Amino acid sequence: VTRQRSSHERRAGGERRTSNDAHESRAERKEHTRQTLLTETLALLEDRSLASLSLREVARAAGIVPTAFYRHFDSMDDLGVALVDVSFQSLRQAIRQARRDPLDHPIRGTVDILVRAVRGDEAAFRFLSRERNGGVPAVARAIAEELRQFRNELTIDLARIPQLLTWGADDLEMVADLMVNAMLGIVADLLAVDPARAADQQAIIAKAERQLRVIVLGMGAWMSSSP
Amino acid sequence: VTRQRSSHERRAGGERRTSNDAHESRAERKEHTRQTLLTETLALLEDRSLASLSLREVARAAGIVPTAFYRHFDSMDDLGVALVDVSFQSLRQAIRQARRDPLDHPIRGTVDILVRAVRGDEAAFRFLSRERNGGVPAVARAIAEELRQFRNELTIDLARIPQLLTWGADDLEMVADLMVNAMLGIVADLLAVDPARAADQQAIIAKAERQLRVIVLGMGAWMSSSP
DNA sequence: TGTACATCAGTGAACGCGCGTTCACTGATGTAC
DNA sequence: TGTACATCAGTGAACGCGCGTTCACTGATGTAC
Repeated sequence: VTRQRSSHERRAGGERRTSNDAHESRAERKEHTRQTLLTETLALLEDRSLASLSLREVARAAGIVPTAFYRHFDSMDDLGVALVDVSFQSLRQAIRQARRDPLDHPIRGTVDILVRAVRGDEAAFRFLSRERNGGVPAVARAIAEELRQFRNELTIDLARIPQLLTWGADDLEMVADLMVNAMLGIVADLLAVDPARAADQQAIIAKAERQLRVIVLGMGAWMSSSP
Repeated sequence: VTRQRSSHERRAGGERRTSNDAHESRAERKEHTRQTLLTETLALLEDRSLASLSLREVARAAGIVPTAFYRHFDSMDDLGVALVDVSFQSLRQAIRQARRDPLDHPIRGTVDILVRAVRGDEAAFRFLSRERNGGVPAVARAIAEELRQFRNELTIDLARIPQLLTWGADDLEMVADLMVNAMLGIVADLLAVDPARAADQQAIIAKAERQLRVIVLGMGAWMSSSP
């Protein structure tokens, strides 16, 4: 009988991380496995939906035994909700950054942020747009909540624009909603195109900027057309 | 041993349809079962995704044995694609009707068509918005194709508007795309609200009309701002 | 019109498989003294 | 500092279940003559 490797040697990630195992505390290793679960799940979701992914597949990809999954998440739904938070992080940060020092060219800058965020983590955005109306209610709810917050912040940003100071909250929200829907369409377009085909991506960016411009122009005309 | 019911008596739909069995040809009965499969699948998809639905569940709901499923569809993917066609039918008809005799109030009329279509078959629209970016590639492709066609027709309609005769195809498509994205958002809103709460639905309709109005006003401003 | 044969929608047994979850466990890490 | 005990991330066997698909079949309907 050959000696079995200890649970320590076998744990999540396997060979790659063996070198620095000695420096990690138990809590750090647990967090490490949690991150592996999240990352590997996102990779598996590249072209499939969460509902079609099994707990065993996820555990296998993360290099742990199925039962160890429960040390980190109550269920696949629970993991999905955690994944929503992770997936929104880069976009949230980019937006927070933009709010700190405002953009020189609001439209071009906004589209630029979106494109960078999507290209920076395509798997995350693919996951989000797939699960937004997808079959796992808890996940869809979590995404809806993030989008609601995003729209609210955009509403506040709009409210600060000098020309819009007289607008009611209702109208501001209506326009913010329209802009968010336009951006969701842009994200879907970006994910559908081959990033290597620069011309195609450029066409999407150009369209996105023109669409936002139509909305902004519409806002101007709206003001002069209503009391 | 009790006498087994004949396959005829047992077939899809069961008791409900026994009365007129004698009048149906074999082909009619097959078509009947096919329709039952489509209808029952749509019902099962009310709050789940296609990827999480099993062939056996569908067969059970339609009142046939799993193996008989293959008499009608090659696979669940195949059924999904057929379901896309069925689900778009009512909207396509409403639009064709509107194109025959143009609307008095284009914006209000368009929103009205959308609301009626959605309320007329909520299950179908729920299915479409869930599977649009969902996990079954063949189905997502079929929906994308229908939306592409819808957008193309809208582009043609826009091209016929006197004030837009000088516009390039590119700009027309850009605006059509923006409008379609706005409408997709409206559909999602309609599906999320309780239809019994008339005030909530009315708020969505009002928002939808204002959003389309912003776009139309933006188009006007766009014309006067570019050569 | 009757008869013999072909068609084919639906049946039901059987298969091997991956699933989620339970359970008692191991052994390295962490802590109290 | 050493020792005894507690903690707990990960293990692996086992379970019952529903799955997609195969296969040979049945018997009513349809067709050729």
